Amino acid sequence: MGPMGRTPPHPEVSQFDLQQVLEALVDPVRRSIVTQLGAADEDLKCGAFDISVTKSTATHHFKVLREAGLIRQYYVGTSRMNALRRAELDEAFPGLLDALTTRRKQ
Amino acid sequence: MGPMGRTPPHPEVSQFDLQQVLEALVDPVRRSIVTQLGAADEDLKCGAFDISVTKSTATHHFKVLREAGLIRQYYVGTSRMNALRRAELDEAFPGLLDALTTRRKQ
DNA sequence: GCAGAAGTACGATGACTGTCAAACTTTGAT
DNA sequence: ATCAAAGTTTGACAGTCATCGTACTTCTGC
Repeated sequence: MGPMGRTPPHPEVSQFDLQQVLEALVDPVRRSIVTQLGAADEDLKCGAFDISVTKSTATHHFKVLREAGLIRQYYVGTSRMNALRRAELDEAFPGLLDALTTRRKQ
Repeated sequence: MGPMGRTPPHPEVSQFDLQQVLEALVDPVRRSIVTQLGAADEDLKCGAFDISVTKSTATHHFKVLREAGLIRQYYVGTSRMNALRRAELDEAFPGLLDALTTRRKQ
């Protein structure tokens, strides 16, 4: 169990910060990640997302999402799995996730 | 009726863009403006807001908010009044404004 | 062991943007 | 007419950040 096996740090719900969450979600790539994760209804590995950036950039985006509390990350083999922290987000910011990931007309 | 009397351009609801709205609301000063406007329950002139930036910076923020469709601006004398476009925002992005302006625990 | 797969870490870079000061414009009051 | 009040406009500047390439690490399978 090397350093890569260690679970990266995740904030608790009580530490969620609206400013940080908004800064995470204002980026189109990151919002797309969250949307895809919400639609999938299952955990996804980093490589499973349809995003148009290089791997190193993707790593950066996942880190921002994790540190804001939007996703939970854990390893399975060489793959890093991503889980949407939906319940905790709804607790901290009721309605926010729905408002941002709901597909609306047009 | 000089050029200052002309109403500045406002987007229609059908033109509202989530990306633009989020970019407007991610700034703490602008989000504070929207929050204050929502709490006031009446239109406010630019100078009536409690913000810690110079007038020229404030002008910039109000412009960003107006172009995103968050506020409607009109002149009364030398004062520029600001109205929150709450109903139209709720129509375009249901729940978003509430999620961002509701005071939550902590 | 070795090669490949899956990410991560580390600069470097370019674009964007929030901020201000200074000069200007319009309006209302004296 | 003049003056002050309220914003606007126009650069300039500094800090932030999304992006990439390259090198590196960890794990799995052969």
